[in-house]
Amino acid sequence: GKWLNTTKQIGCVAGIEVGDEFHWRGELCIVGLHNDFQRGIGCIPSLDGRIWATSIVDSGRYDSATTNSASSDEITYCGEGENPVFGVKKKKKLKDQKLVGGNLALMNSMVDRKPVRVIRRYNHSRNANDSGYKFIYEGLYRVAKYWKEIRADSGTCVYKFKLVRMEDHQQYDSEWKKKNV
Amino acid sequence: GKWLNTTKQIGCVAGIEVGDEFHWRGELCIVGLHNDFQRGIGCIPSLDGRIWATSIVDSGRYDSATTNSASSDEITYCGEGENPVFGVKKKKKLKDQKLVGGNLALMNSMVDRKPVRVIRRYNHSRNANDSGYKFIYEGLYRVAKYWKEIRADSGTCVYKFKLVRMEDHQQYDSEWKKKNV
DNA sequence: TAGACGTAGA
DNA sequence: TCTACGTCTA
Repeated sequence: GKWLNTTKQIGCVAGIEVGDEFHWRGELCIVGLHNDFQRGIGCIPSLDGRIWATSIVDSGRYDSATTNSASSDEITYCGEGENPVFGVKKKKKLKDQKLVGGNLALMNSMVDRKPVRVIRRYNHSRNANDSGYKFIYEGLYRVAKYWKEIRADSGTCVYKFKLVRMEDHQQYDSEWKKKNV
Repeated sequence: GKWLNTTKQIGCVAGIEVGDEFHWRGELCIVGLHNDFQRGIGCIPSLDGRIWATSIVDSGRYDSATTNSASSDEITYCGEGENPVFGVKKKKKLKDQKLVGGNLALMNSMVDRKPVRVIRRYNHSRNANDSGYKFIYEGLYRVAKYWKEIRADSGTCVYKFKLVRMEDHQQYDSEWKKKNV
């Protein structure tokens, strides 16, 4: 039955470098970058029953303002649930996003200043003959802030999370792990 | 993007023996048993624009009478589309199945006496601690007949296909390939 | 049991 | 573009 062994951990993953490329979401699970096969926000429970985010995958399927941005130093990531892009396109009745699950986890990671791994999907649009895509590990980020937005098209609330790359993330991660083993 | 290389061929697959086990649908694609990642009926076009079936996967998600049968010598396989089991459970408005796509392919394979590979999913229900499952390659079959049924629960038509194991399938396949290379 | 930023083929 | 006997986590 279950053929995929997933791992949950906060911070750097041994053997994985910033810029490493993957071609299938399952690979992200196998190497330990992102524990969820399909969901955008990976989570891990804390000892006191709260929840933190381990990683996000920005596949561009939700409305993340920076999905097609050239720079990855700052990411504006849309919360999960009630997918506004598909929902509006398919004329579904959307509800407000809630601060639960992955969205709550990202907020907690901000409050507790936990690092979050960021993986972005890039489309090979530069080469017209290549309709494929790849996932690239962008490194460790901090959740700098979050806010609610009302979308003009759906009239519903979505959460947005601003993530900022940690320039010193390798060093930070090493020290963080020493403290938290 | 596309990470899975699928193969389409009728008949035996080199290196694969009856009874071989697999634990994930993608494996069936990779080894060449079943070209479709998700669909139950694998197809291949003929030179004159018709379509044949290469293989079926009986995962027990449709209503195949023999899904939980002990013997695999005869299979009664439910046609694809308008899934009656899920549809009725979710109270969806179902339509009649149509003789297109994989259903048409299975009919053509019957008319032209083409062999069809059969893969069945088995649940590990004997061991209460193991909630997993596996796919087992059952060998080559012939489509012996097909018919339409009206389901009592949905009131809609489904196609049923009776497949019978070819006892001489290894020999048959060898001879068939000589003729058809 | 339902839902999820999945994948591939028709 | 849409559907499909998927597959995992919550």
